[in-house]
Amino acid sequence: MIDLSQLNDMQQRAVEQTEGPVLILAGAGSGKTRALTTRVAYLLEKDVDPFHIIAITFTNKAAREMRNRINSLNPLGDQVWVSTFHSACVRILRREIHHIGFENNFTIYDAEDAEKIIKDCVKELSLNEKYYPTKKVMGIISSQKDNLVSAAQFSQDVKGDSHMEGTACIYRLYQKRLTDANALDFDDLITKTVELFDRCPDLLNRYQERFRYIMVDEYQDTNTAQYFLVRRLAEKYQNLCVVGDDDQSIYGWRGANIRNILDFENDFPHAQVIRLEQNYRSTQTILNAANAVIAHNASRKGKTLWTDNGDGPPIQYFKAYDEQGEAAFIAQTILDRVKSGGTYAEFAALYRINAQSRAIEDQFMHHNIPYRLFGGVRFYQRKEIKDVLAYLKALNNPRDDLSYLRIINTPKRGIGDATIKRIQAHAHEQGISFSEALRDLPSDARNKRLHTFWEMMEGFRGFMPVCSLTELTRKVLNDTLYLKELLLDETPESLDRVENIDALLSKIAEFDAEAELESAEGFVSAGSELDAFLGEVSLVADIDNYQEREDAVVLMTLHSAKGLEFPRVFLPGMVQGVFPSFRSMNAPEPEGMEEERRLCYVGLTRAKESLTISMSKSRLRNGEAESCVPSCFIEEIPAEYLRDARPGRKRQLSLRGKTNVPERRAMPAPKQTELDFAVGDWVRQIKYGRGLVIAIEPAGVDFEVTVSFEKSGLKKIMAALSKVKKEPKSEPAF
DNA sequence: CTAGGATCATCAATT
DNA sequence: ATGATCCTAG
Repeated sequence: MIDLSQLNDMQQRAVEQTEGPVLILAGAGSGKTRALTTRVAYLLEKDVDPFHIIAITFTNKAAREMRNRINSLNPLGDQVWVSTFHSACVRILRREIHHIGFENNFTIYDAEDAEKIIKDCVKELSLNEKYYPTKKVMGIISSQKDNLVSAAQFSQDVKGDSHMEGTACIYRLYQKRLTDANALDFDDLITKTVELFDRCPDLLNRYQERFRYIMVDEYQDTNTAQYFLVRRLAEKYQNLCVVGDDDQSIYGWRGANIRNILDFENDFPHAQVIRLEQNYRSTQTILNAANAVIAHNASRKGKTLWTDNGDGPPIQYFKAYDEQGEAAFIAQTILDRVKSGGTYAEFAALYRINAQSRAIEDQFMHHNIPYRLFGGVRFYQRKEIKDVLAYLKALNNPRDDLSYLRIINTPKRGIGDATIKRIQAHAHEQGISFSEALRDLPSDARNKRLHTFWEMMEGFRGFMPVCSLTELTRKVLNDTLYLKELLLDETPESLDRVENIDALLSKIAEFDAEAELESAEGFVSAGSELDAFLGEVSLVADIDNYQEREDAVVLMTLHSAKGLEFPRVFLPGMVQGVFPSFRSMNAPEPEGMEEERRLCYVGLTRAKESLTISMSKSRLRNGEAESCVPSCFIEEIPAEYLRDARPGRKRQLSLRGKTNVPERRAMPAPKQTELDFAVGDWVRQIKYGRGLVIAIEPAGVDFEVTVSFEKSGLKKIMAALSKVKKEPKSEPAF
């Protein structure tokens, strides 16, 4: 029997209101996951078949957590679908997509893959890449898909605007390329599922019957396509429970439509609205600050978080001279705390952009502070991993031209651009795929290498039904000589790559083991496993790999931190231009700034006990020092909750006056202790070219040098960071 | 024709 | 720092 007495009144209502549409407005830290998991357990207890319940979360990590918690309440929870929108759609499409003209072994293209195809399309249409930059075009196409606007519809919509008509042509061709390759991009995973239900009413009916109870977490971050999908599925039984917080909507740039949550009561007129405003996470001081900041936003439903956790300490505010100083302060604070019995894992530094991690990482390394970095180049984005996966993708879906193009000369086997163009032309003429074109080649001498490649791939394919995925991957790595090439090249990068491939192999082995456990025969062939494996790895997010058990400081972006909490939080880089970003500051509409403010709200509310915000008066932008002013969000926090932080004792000794400027060179000497040039020397820098050194000034671990460049004039840049090198010949070559 | 080196642009957040 | 593109040698 489930014990509801542990829940507050509002949480209890959320659990017990199982029928009809429900909107739960759940503030940060208000125990919504607890309410949701209890709600599922409650449904199960009321004899609702687990088969009829689906819960949709934002990340795989959240899904895993929710599943675990449900399972611990009721073992039947195992059979409830708990997954992200994307995984749920993949699961449905793997079964059903043949109804709308795709094959069920479709490939999923990530953003990088999609961009390559767009680029090709622009070229093929003889459009100027200057006017159609890949990223922009990709963004437009993606947002059309998010809004369920098809290529044909888009062409209609933009009639008369010749530039947009060009974009529409790219969209149409891009979509054709995907269809030909039997591939879907991330957006398609949603839109094709919607299309499937539109075109096959009986199928829709089947899934409506199946999912009689639907729950959607982080509803404020759903886009229009996801909204339609949910609406469709819930149409019949109306048992839709959405949970969200309009103040935490931070994915507008990705197509999330904040109206979905703001308009829920209009879309479902009989919806029950439940507010969770009691916060169990943070101190009252932190909540007061967060409430004050978010109150500056105009478009919100409005709510005020409160807690009975007590006031707690004030929010620390540290002003540093530069990013190194800011990072040094963070490092010192952590060391002090750990010395007096704390752990590293209590801490997280959450920043606006990934580039901000650099300074912090540097300091952490110097101080031997263990940390775990999220973001940057993700595991499944690395070149070597994508190479190996491209082999598997090509084997799984022979129509996947992009993967074939990636591997045909990787590792180098003497097949160059010209040859590839020849095959592509042939494929084009015949209207066949790249691999079919390879098969059709006449077997004369000049095609020898191509034949060898084709036969090797066929060999792998023959092996697939009788080997495990691990064995297949090993065979690919060996027979292609991919591993051998890496091992021969003994650079640190190659070593890294080998390690990553090892890690991939262990993941595959894990996957094998799980599949074997689930199957009756105890053996699962690579052929039958590939679909599931490739689908899964295409959808892993960085945050999905976060292990709380590890004793390390967490470094991640504010976006990744959504849904997480930490006892002690740092928010570094609170300066105008970084947070909020210049882009949203300069935009004419207020939406961008409001979203930045919500992001700030998310950041503040991650902290349980202590919160430290900081800024630096100077920071590097592309190697140039730039002076900074405090973020406007700092001024929005009432001064009574803030306290200027004192730097660590060590540095305090050297402080002049009462400023918080830390000693510039607080840390043990790094590699760059001196420069190999002096004032008056000629130097070279990769971006600016040749220049004459005017002045040199120590700055943290580096030197700030003033150089008069031949082309671009006077610049102040950091010597080591921007790789300023001495120019061997001191006379300009006139 | 291909491989490898030099040079140039880019860089917000992510399923 | 990374990828794309251009150039040159073999």
